[in-house]
Amino acid sequence: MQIETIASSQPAPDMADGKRRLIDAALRLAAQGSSLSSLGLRELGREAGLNHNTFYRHFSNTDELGAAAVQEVARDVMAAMKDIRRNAAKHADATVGAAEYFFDFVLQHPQLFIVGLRELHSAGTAMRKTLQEVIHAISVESVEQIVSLQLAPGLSQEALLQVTSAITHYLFYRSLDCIEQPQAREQIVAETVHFMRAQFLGMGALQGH
Amino acid sequence: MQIETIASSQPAPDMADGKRRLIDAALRLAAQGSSLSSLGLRELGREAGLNHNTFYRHFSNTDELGAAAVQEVARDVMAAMKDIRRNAAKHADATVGAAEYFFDFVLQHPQLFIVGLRELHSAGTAMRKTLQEVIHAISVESVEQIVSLQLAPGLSQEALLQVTSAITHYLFYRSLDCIEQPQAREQIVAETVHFMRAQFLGMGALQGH
DNA sequence: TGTACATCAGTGAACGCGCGTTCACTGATGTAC
DNA sequence: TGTACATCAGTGAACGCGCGTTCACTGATGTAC
Repeated sequence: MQIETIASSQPAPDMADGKRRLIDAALRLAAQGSSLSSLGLRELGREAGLNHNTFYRHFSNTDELGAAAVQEVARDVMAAMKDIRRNAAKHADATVGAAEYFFDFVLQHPQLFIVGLRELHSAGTAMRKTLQEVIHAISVESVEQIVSLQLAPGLSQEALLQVTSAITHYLFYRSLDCIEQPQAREQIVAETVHFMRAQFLGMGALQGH
Repeated sequence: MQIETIASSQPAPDMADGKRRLIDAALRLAAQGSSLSSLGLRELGREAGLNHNTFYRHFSNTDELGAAAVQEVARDVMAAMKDIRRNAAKHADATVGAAEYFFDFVLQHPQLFIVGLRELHSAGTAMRKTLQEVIHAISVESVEQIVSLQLAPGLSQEALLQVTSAITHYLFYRSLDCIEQPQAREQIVAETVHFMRAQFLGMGALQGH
């Protein structure tokens, strides 16, 4: 199934060990319970296996750690989508390839999506803004690839951006379904492919008039 | 613009005053900051203008209050969607009508969507389950209406349910955009109408083969 | 090569504060007879 | 109609605990000369 290995989350090694462990702890705690913005500093220290004051060596408050954690989610997801697009393009049907590789990655890195989706839908936060920019960037890069490979010759770039935005959002919210019911993966992939095709066909038909 | 007034959130009056005020306080606090699951009981008492112990007269813990608050969101949104569908059907173009009435309601009751969307995307919580059921129920009711009014004669009920599910999700996530940038309302309505038409046309084309 | 000093991640004790929870109380409303 | 009692929402004091934050300390690594 997998043509090439997909982005592993190996972060820059130029980061202090304690900082790494605190960010990992934040993602773990946020994935299994409360939101990034309500993490406690002693709770983080415990989860990271560090004295609670080590926190202050790397961050001045929990919001700062939350921002760092979201940045990491953003970076990892962007990198993964790049790989997914590259692999999907080699597939006989790019829509099927994209769906398959995407949900593979989701099941390998559920934390990113559990945390990312909640923060993406937390109105009025800096984290939401960061993740909205991620979705926009992914949509734009998708348009660029579709244009350069001439996969949808009938559509303008504006129409394509609406299509890829809708698809990117669809992929992301379906990621939670896939994580919560991995046995429904095939069904979800099929519906996703259906959705993508309907979007391309429907936009083509609309633009035809 | 508005044909009939849309569901106001007048809850059952058979509820103790303090309970009402606590639920309202919970929705207000959740809308302007942290999630329903991380509300403090003294914070709630303060916001509701009550002694902090009054809380225990109505709930045994904050999770119970959170559940009650989400139930109210669910009830209000379901009722509103019913009105929106009814009004949209009278409109010359039902897709335009649905989009217009929907975003009208969103801007009148932003709290419901700010709270609802965050909880809908909090993986693994009872609140998410409740709100997923709401979205499913809305999608099913939409299919029933479309079938009874014969608005999409070319589509099977299965295909229609995929279309209405995708549209319902689309409406909900766009609601946050509309709340955060009300000046972009027209643009959002236009894109939403575009999305809905593309879905119907695209699914029709897919089913044609 | 060796010595002295600076930097920095991590530690542990101590603080004051707000939290959830308990308890005994009040005052209003409803009900029995 | 009046009296006695039960129910229930709301109050205020008190508790012990975990929290965020501060401070002084340790030990390792890097750098100057």
